[in-house]
Amino acid sequence: MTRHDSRPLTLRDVSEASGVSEMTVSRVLRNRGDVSENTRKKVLAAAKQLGYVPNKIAGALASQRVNLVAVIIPSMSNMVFPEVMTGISRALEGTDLQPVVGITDYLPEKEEKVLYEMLSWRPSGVIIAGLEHSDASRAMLRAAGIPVVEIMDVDGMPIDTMVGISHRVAGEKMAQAIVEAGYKRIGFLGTKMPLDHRARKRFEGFTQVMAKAGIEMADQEFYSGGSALAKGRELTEAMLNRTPDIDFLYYSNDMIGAGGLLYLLEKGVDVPAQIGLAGFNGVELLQGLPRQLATMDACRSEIGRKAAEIIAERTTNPESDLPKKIEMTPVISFGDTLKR
Amino acid sequence: MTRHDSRPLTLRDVSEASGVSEMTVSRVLRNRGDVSENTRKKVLAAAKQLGYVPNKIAGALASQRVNLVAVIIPSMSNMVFPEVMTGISRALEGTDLQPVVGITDYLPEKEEKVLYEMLSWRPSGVIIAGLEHSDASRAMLRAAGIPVVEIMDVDGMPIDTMVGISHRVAGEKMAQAIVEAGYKRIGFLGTKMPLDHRARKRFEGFTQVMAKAGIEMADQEFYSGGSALAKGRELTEAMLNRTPDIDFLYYSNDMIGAGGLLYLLEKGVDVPAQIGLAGFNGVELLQGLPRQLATMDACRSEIGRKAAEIIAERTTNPESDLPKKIEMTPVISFGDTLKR
DNA sequence: CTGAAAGCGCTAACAG
DNA sequence: CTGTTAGCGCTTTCAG
Repeated sequence: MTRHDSRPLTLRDVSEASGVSEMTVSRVLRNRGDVSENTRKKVLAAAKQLGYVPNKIAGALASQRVNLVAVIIPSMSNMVFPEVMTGISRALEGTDLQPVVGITDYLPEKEEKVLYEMLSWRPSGVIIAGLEHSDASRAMLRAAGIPVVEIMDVDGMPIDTMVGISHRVAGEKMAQAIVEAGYKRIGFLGTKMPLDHRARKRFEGFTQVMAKAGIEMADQEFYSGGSALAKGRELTEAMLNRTPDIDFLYYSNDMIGAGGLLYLLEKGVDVPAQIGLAGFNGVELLQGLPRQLATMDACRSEIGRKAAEIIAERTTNPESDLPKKIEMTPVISFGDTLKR
Repeated sequence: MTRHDSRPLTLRDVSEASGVSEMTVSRVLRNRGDVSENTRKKVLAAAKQLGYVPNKIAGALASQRVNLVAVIIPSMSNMVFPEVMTGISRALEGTDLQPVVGITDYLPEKEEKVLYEMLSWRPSGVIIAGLEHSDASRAMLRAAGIPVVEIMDVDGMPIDTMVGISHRVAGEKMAQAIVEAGYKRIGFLGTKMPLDHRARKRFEGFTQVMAKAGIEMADQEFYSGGSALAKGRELTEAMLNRTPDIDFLYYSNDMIGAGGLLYLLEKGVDVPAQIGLAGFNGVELLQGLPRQLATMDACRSEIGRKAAEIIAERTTNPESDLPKKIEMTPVISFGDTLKR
């Protein structure tokens, strides 16, 4: 017997079909409380037979519990955030929490909008990229009364908890390695992104160490949009034409670094003797390149995992007092493009 | 005056703070119905002052309307689905609908689970990759009583509507071009993915045309996991060692194709005279390569856009009768790796 | 233009 | 182990 109206099924339908009270049906479907094996089977059979899918909207309203974790990140198109997501998903797999993603495109206003939208679903927690947010966003986050983990960056004050690396230190370390390798004429290539605070912090740490070593940036070049690999080529070519005595190129991400590397190899430049190169992120893609680009791992999946674990712990055990700051340590991999 | 309990704010709080009935507050916050400019201002001020964020759970339950579109895709880590997502987001921007993503990892059981999970939130529509689903999944989709758009593939029967390209035809077209270019000893390299039906359909179309031309596949090689670019190198090397007289390599995706291309160029192979190459997808990344890989655009963002438009149209106008099948036509770009 | 009453479909909290 | 009774916070509907 099939239903002929298309009204979605409710618990009541299952209750009637199985001859068991709504309450007990609910218990069976959620594996809560003791139910006799007999009625359990009856209910499950009826539910399956009808094709019943519970209504979480109603359940969430009644129980005041929503097993969703809002994850708010700037972008999905570079390699970095997908990997963070992987870490989050994996960490949440054992729990009954589910990640829901919102994208901000590095725009504070959009972040605010997305945040508002997500918070209106009353999630169990928020994982959000970065430490820089509009006042309104901070207020919402604080008022939400749920665990908030800010990720990727630890150079600043968290609203609640932060998990990440110090991009300032990352920039410093790379600068250190480059100085020690003896490079002198250094060019910087990166995205034209006033709102990418982490790239900015790396750049600041980098130039500061350089300055201490008495080295001033020889040249810089910025881009926006387009295929990063192609842009890497273009930027590199442009810079070498303008400043031919460059002996090191520091890229703000691995993708443009890879483009630069391919370009230089084609030109027959001796890497790293004539020109050294380094990127940032440690993306998997690099492994297919003819030469390994020097880079620095940003601990992406590690950060995702840890952030999710914190939300999970706080959700099950709100009293547990966890550290407000968890800092990972990025490590340089020298590859074949940075002398040691 | 600040509240000292951390109970989330409700409409009632705004109502009391503004001295306006809950109902009217609700009207103001949703821009529904006529409200005098005066009370509107009072309400808005109170809401903002308190930092009220509406509870969509309650709203959705009361109105029986959820402005969410479930998007179910196999993966986010290759370049293809992020671009579909971009198309969807853009198309939904004008509407009040919001995409929510679920990932299946190409696993039918996981697809079933994710689908169940999403449907329990009673979304306004579903966009799901592929035409192959478990019986249970099909049943759920049919029973949901909401618009369902299956995307990426049109070789099969849709549950409701399908938007995509024919992967069979895509394989055929590429085979045609390769045959016409005069290549004879052809190798296939792809993912070891019995569950990637679209790759399988391309392969079938490809071999069929080859067979008609009296050409049998000279060799094949499959991989799984790892960096696709690196895998492309390895597979290519392995195949050339085993079958040195190969004169064309057909890759099931651009990423491994790019790896193969880089490998061959390093080896000094004359591409495309000595060995021709082709991939599939038309990913942006290719533009940064030293040579343009022949490929075929899969119309990814176009498909996402169209699918979202259909959901939007059906949501606002349930009566509108739209075609059940929308087929896009993929076009070969010959690049520099396929003779013409 | 504004308000009061009655649920939406489920679950918490009690009773048995 | 099972059922009953009240809501969860909003919106629909119907009166003013």
